[in-house]
Amino acid sequence: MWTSELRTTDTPSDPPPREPLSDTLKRLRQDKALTLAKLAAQSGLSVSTLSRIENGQLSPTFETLEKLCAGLGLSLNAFFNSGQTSSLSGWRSLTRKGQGRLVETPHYRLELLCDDVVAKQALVFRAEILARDLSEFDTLQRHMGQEQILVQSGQLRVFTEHYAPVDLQPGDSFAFDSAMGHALISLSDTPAVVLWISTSGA
Amino acid sequence: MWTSELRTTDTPSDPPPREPLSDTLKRLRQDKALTLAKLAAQSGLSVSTLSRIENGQLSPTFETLEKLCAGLGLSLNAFFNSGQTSSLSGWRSLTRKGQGRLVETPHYRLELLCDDVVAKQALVFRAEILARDLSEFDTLQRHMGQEQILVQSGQLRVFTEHYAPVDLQPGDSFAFDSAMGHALISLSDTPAVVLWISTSGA
DNA sequence: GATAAATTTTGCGTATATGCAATAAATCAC
DNA sequence: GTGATTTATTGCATATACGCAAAATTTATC
Repeated sequence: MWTSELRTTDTPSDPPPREPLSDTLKRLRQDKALTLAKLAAQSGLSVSTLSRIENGQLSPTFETLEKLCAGLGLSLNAFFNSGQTSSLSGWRSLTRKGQGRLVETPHYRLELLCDDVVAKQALVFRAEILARDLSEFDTLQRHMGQEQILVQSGQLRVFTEHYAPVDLQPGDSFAFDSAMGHALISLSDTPAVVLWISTSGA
Repeated sequence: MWTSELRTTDTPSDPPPREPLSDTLKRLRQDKALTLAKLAAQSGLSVSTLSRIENGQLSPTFETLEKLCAGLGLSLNAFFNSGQTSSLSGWRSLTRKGQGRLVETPHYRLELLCDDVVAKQALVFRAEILARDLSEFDTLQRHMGQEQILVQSGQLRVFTEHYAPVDLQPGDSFAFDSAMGHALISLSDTPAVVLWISTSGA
């Protein structure tokens, strides 16, 4: 007998364990107060199949999975995301001035703020821009997600792929798609200081 | 013969069409420069099965899908997200000092920064805390998502459900689960000014 | 509690997914 | 180009998913 609890052997970069499919389905169905029969009607699947999936007795085919999601009015994405709700709730986190965790890179000196929360949707840090010339970057940084910076002090220049560079002053704010190559350099005598917000979007 | 191109009948709230599974797999595999044999080894599946999935000749079981994702080093989420490249990419947004859109509430005066982007994952604004006493709030604010505030000037007190109030000084940073009731009041003579970051988490 | 109704689970036959090994196609060396 | 090697596809046997209908369980009604 097959059960979705069975995990495959760990691979080098194994993602974190997921809620079993059986539980995901049961939860979503019961949240919507649907009986197996109703969901069967909406999805075009048989009651028995649904039952066996919820009991982990059967590994549905992708085709079945698609019908199932459609029947629930969800995209596959939404379906698989639904189980990933962090059990964490009601948390809070305080970082006093200057007490954040420090991270140094060749180009930036970062102080991570309130980074002791596991499921944080936005990373926020105070950054000193050490780089002073674009040539210091062998390649533009580029990743999934979005970023926003707010200038606290100093002057800086933002390079983004596809666009002309932008110069920023204290009080200015700049947001961009992280998929574009990007790099920051200080223009002022002392390194510019910015607040930097980064969201993964995953 | 089965093909993942076949879509089920539209349901009331049908999600947008997805990239066929066959294409998703082929794309991800080729991005990583893997042959069917290599991926087969990494995932514990047979070469033939992979071939048939990529040709839309077979609807893999959920168990197979899990092995497949593990072999690619992806979560199911990441796998299904991968096809959903946002039509929006390569955008950027600049708000100069004091030029953000203003929003007034009884308790706060907000200046929205870079809010002219539709699919922004984090809302960022500069806020003056007008409220001076908890009694001004008939009920604590409470919603989905996460928030973080960074004190720019003034002193303020943060009330959060389940916890004792916290007093913040310039430079302090405070993050919390928005599901907890929360409210901010100024303690200093002039209204405290904070940077406020809010993520929906949806 | 007993009976009825609704809901879920299970037996069984058919359709399909999977792995192995052979075949076909593509790529590389010369 | 021809042959060697790597890569992808296909035939076949077996294991498993799926739907139908019957059985078992749970829930509702009196």
